[in-house]
Amino acid sequence: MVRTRLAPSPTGKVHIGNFRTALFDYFLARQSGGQFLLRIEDTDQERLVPGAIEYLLRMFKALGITPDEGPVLQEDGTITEVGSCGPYYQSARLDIYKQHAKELVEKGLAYPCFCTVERLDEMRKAQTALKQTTKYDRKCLSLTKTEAEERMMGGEGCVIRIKVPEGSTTFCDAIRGDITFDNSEVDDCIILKSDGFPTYYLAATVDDQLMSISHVLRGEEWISSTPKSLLLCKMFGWKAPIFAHVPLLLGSDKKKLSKRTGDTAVEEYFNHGYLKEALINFVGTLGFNPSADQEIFTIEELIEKFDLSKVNSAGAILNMEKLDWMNRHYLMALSIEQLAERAQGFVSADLTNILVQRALFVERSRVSRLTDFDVAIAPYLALLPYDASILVWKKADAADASAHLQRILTLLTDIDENIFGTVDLLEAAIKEYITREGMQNGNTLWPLRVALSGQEKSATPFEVLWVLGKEESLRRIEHAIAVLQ
RNA sequence: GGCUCCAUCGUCUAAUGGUUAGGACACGGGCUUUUCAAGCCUGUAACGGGGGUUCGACUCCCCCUGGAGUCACCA
Repeated sequence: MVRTRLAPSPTGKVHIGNFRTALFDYFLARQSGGQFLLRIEDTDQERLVPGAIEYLLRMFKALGITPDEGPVLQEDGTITEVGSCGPYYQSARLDIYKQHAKELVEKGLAYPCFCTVERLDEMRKAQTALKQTTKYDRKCLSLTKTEAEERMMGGEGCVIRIKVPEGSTTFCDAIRGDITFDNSEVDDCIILKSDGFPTYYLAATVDDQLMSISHVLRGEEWISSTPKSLLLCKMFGWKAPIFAHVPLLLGSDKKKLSKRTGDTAVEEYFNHGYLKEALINFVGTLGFNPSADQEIFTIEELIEKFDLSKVNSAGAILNMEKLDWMNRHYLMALSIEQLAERAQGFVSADLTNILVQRALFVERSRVSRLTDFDVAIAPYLALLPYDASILVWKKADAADASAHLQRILTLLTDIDENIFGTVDLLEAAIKEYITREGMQNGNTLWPLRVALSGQEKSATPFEVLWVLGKEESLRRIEHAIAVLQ
């Protein structure tokens, strides 16, 4: 049974790399009929950000990725928990961790440490100066049980460290294969802090076991801490989950994506007008490609085709131009109604207005992101001033432009209102007229288009007519004729 | 610096010993066309280097080089 989990710390934004890991978790769980759970790793009291959990849930909801277990955001804004392995907040599981830490101390596999942060700092400085590996020097390991108890009784704060055994630790990464660490490289890391909270190593290992997690997917930056998790599993006598370290998402400087080199939060991508479909397609195929010659995938296809063993092991730089291209693709696939819905929050014009909706629909092939629409549809909402000279087709003159506009004006004035219902009918009617009257496309269509759009570059005149409607179209053509005088 | 991971066009990637090294984004050219997009066709562009193994290496092994990650009472 596949059970995956996303275990973010609620410190604010949802990192794009976290989103990718979550996506892979989700694909893996869905394709096998397993579960994908969300667990909140809020064990660092100093880094907690109020509202971060609600925010995180909102982001995943916006992406359409819903966990099967864990905190759920209700319609009324409250957060409830679903699933039988709860609580899904680590801060609510403190007793569990303490109990486990105690178990290891009793077994002699972990020990209390009374060293101050100052001493530890100095120790590390000294080690660094001597070019040694920085790791705890085991000063407190020599404390007897009674000594330790006395100091604790005396109110001295202490942490619990694991006693890393001799030997080496090997695990088979589902993406990278066997990885071995010599235990001498592994630090006697802290598993329980002096404030009674566990560190990541203990909390995650215990929870993954208690929540029956089968696959642990996480970023590559966790590889070097994996021996700690493995050692802990061994100490508890547990079978370790399958680990898979997904490649890092890199900035343009080829370093771990940071705010300096690119947008790191999913929210930023939404704010920049990317559609969730594009985001899922783009991020979901970063480091993983199910097909040699296909780029566009629905989430269903990705779920079906996802294969952990085919995930790349090298980091990936975000190709933003490709994201734009994908976004354009998904924008083009939207119906006029869907487009109006998606444009909410990005366009200041009234989205219930048919003119606005049609303008969005027509302009969607000329924009990359939802944020581009405001500017793109402006010429439809109000005709901007333009120079009369641009109304003239390159092979003609002002008198010619004026004459052609006059004839089209006549045609459109008499034309049935219904023709304005579709672009195709408008095009057919006008082209038929041009042919019938022995006119030229360029001499007619160029001035018409400019008259309607007020621009040298724009959609076809038929599309603009469709957007503007008969009345406004006639008004703009009349205005153009006046301007040409 | 120690440890670990990684290495195909500028970027994302396909290839799992035998291909003219394929696709996509971007870029160039062309077609279409009333303009701009879109669309269609097309071009430039890659196996980091050196050793092996093999009849044969992008594919397997080793070394080098280069890049990255990590070395907290953060995750």
